[in-house]
Amino acid sequence: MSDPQALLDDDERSLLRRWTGDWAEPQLATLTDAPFSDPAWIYERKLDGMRVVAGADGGDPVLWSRSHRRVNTAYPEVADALAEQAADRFVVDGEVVAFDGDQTSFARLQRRIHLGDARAARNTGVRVFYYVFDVLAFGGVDLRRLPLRTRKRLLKESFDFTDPLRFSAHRSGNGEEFLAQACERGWEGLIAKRADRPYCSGRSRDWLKFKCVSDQEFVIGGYTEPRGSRVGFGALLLGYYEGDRFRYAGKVGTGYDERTLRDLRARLDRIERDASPFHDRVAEREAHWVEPELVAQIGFTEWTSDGRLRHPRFSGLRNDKPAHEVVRETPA
DNA sequence: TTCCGACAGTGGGGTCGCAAT
DNA sequence: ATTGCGACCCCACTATCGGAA
Repeated sequence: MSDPQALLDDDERSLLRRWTGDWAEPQLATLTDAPFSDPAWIYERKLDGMRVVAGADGGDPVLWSRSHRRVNTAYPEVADALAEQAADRFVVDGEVVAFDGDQTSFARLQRRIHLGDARAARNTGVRVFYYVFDVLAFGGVDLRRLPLRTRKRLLKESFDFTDPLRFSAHRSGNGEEFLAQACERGWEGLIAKRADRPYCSGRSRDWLKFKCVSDQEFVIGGYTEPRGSRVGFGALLLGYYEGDRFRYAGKVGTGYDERTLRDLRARLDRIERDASPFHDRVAEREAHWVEPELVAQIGFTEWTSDGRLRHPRFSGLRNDKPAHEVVRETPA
């Protein structure tokens, strides 16, 4: 695609502008818990990696992080693959990911996410891929006003997708069925995008996130003090039983409104005790310990390799389950 | 009027790099 | 050698406010 205009009709051509600048703030998706199916939307895999906008303006490609940091040294093979493309003036948007088996693994990606030395990054043994899902500019032309479906078509036709560069596949319409399959395959979730919309930086409802969430009960074994303007407490320290051992599962510090913070703190004060109830050492400098008897429902995305909850949030207290029956539902 | 997007502020796990212990 | 801290990545959520619907 040396000339994107050749593939467009007159209406689409009228949306083109000249590209200025080298970077664009990425478009973000809004989390929703009500997945739907709609032929006006397309659905793609939500990848658990690092968001990267990559561009070139006749010279070496530059990879930008969301905080507008240049991250070429962390992913030199991605920069190389982009440099080898026929085109040398473009801006694309996508996600850099690493795999653990057939699952994308943020934990593995983290081993090279901050590396400032390209050779060190290559030597980590962590292979990365750049899943490209949008094209914002090509040949000096700003494509952002084109409908998403058209941009996808241009993207697919204008780049050579060989590893580590991959075209992020999408489906039209049946979002609910796709989500069920996604969760079954252990994916993080889906991104739903309105197929007829332009690229628009920042968060909006043109892009939505459907996440495969886990949740289970945990026993509260302590809490931390609030900081700043926070009231009640900072975070709850959570645990579960493994036989007679009360194992530590990490902290949860979000999901409460002010009233819940105050009410819960009052209840915790009544069952405070001196010693930690946890079998594991909890590296918390100023923790308060409580009798492990209150049970909380916690949503989270996954267990980390250290046995902690990732992205935890409090969704309420439960009084229908005895604390001693709370066990880890997903085995380590 | 209600709703939505943007912003600030609080909290999480994990990694790296650096300084203090 | 270990520990603590901040800066980054990934994030969830509450509270507030102003403007759009």
